Amino acid sequence: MVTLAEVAQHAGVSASTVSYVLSGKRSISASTRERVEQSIRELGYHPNAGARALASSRSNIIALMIPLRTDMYVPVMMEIAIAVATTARTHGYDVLLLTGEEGPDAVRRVTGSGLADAMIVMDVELEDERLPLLRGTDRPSVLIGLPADTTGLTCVDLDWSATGALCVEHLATLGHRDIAVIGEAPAVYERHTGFAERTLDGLRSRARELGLKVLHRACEGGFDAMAAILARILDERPGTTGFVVQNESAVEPLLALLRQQGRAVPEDISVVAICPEQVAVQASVRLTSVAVPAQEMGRRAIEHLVTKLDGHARDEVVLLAPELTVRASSGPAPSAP
Amino acid sequence: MVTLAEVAQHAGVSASTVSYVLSGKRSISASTRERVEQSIRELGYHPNAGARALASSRSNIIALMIPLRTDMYVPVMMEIAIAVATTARTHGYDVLLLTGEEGPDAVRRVTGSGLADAMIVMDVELEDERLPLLRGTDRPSVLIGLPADTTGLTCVDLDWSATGALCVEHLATLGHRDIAVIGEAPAVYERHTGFAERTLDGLRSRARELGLKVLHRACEGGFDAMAAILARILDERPGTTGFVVQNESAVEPLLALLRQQGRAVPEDISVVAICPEQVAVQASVRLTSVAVPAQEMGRRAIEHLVTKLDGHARDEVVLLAPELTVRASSGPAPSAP
DNA sequence: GTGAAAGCGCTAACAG
DNA sequence: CTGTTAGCGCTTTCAC
Repeated sequence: MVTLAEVAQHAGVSASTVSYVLSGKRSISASTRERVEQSIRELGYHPNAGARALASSRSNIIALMIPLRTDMYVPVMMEIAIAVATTARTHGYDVLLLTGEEGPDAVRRVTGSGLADAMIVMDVELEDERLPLLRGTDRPSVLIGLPADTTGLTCVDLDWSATGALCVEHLATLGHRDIAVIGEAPAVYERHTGFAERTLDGLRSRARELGLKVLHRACEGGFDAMAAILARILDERPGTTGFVVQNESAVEPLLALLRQQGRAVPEDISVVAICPEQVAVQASVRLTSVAVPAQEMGRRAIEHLVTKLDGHARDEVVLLAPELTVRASSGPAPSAP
Repeated sequence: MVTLAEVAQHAGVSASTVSYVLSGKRSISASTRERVEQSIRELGYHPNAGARALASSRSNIIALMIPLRTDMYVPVMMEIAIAVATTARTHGYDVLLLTGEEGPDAVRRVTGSGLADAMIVMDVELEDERLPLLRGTDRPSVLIGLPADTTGLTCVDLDWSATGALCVEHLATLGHRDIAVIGEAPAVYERHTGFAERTLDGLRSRARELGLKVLHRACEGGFDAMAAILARILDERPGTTGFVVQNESAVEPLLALLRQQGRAVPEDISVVAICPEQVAVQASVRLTSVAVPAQEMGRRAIEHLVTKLDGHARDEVVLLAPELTVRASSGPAPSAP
C-alpha cells in the first residue's frame, strides 16, 4: 500500500506539501505540484480513507436512509437513491446506504461514530422518532418528505397538497363534477407518511372550493384489489367521471378494468395519475399525470447538504411545485344524457 | 465527543482493556467487563469509525455497485440492495452505494483508499471492464451475475439457462408447440448482460430437444412497443399458443392486448413470466412464473463475502435453481380445430 | 487478567 | 512557497 510519505519521498518534498497538493488548501508552485502529481500517478497512490477521516474528522460520506418496506413507490425510491449517489460523487462524497430497519439507532450509530458527515432521511412520518435525534446533533441532515413539525429541520419534497389541488383543477376545468381518488395501500395512511395525507387534503379542499364531490379509497396494489374498489365506487357514485390515482400498481389494473367494462378513456372516464413519468408514458393509455420529481429531490437534498457542510446554510423547507402534463387519459366530461 | 480514553478513565481501567471489551479478542473478568459496559452506556460512547479503520485497516464497509440505468428490473435491483444492506448489518457491516457511472475507477478508488473491505458488483457484462481489477486486488468481491470467464471470481446468480429451459418444459408439458419469447429491451442484449442471453440459450436448446418452435423478440417496455411486437409475432407465427415474458414492463400490456383481441388466457394462450413474485401475483391474471430470487442473491452475496473476510473461502460460482410456480396464466394448449 | 506504549496515515497548526 | 511536528482515536504487540 502506497502512503503519502512514500509519495513525498519519491517527489522529494515533505508530507505536508503532498497533502496540500491534494487538498488545494494552500498555494503550491507549479513545478512542485507537477512533480507531486507525477509521483502520485507513478506510484498509484490513493489517500487512505480512515486516516483522512481521523485526522480531519470528515469522512466524506453522506448517509442515506431508505425505507425497508417496498409497498410503495419503489421506482421513485430507486431514482432518488441513484440521483443522490451520483450527485454526491460530483461533490466528492460517497453514500452509505441505511435501511429504515435500525430506526433511530442508525442515526445514533452513524452520527456517533463519525461514519457519515451528514444524512438524508427518506420516508419521513409525521411524528418521526428520528427527528429529535436529528435536531439534537450538529451533523447536517435533509429530510425527503415533510413531518408535522419542521422546526430546526431542512426538508425537500414535492408539494403534495398543491399536487392534489392541481389534479382536481384539471378535472374541474374539463367539466367533471364527481371524482374518485384511488390512493395508496391502507398501511401507508395508517403509518402517517405525510405525502399521502397531504395530497388528500389538497385535493379535498380545492374540490370543496370548486364544488366538486370527492370519494377517496385506499387501495392495495394489484388487479383484484382494484376490481373490488372500482365496483364499490361505481356502485356508491355511479356519476363518477374522473379518477385521480396515486398508486402505481393500481394504474394499469384500473385501465384494464375500465376497458373491460366498456368505459372508454377519456371519452367516458378521465384518469389523472400521480406517478413517475415513465409509468405515465408506458401505460396502455398515455396518462395525464403529475410527475414525482425523484431525481430533482435527490439532487436538491445533496446540494443543500453540501452547502451546509461547506459552512453556512439555514434550515429551509423546499416544496417543489407540481407540474401536470396533459396526455391521452383526460378529456371533457361526458355531457349528461 | 466521547473517546475510548474517557471511557477507560471513567471505568478506572486502561484504554486497551476497553478496546478488548469491545472486540472480545481477549478474556476479561466479569466485573471489569461489567464496569466498562456501564461506563460506555453512561457516557454514550460510540467508537470512532475513522480511527478504528486506520488502526485495524478494516472499515467494516462493503461497497455495492448498482447499475446507473434503470431500463430494467428496478424492483429487483432495489430488493437486492435492501437485502444486501440488511444482511450486511447483521454481520456488523455497512454498505456503501456506488453507481456504475464511475465504472472501473470506482473499483480503484474504493479498494485503493481502503474505504471498503470488499465489494459486490451487480449488472455484470460478459466482458466486464471491472473484472481484471477485481481479480488483481486482494480485497474480496462477489459478482451478482455471470461474466464469460469466471476464473478467480465468485459469482452468485439465478441459473438463467435453467430458467429458460424450465419455462419451455412447462409449456411443452401442456402441449404447446409454438412459443414466442418477449425479451428485454434491445439495449440489454447489445450490452451483453449475461442473463438475457443465457435465458435465451437455455430456452432455445431445450426447445430444440423437445421439438418446439421458438421465436424471440426484444421489447422496449410499454403498451405501444408490445402492441407492435405482438402484431408481428401473430402475423409471422399465427399458431403461437405460448408466451414466455422476460420483461416486467411488457407483462401487463401483453395481457391487456390479448384480452382486447379476444384471446383468453389461459384457454387460448398461455403466458409464463420471469419476474419477481409480486409482479406475478398482482398482474391482472395471476401469472405462472419463475421468480427472480432477489433477496436470496443479496443475502448470499454478503454471506460469501463475510466468510471470505473472516479468513478462508475459495472462489465459487453459485447458481440458484429456478422454481416455477403454476398460477392462472398457463393451461393446456388448445386442440387444433 | 490487565497495562503501557508504539504506531496506523493523514491533516493542520506553527515556523520559517 | 515549503518543511516540521503534534496529534486524531483506536488496535495490538509486548510486558507483567
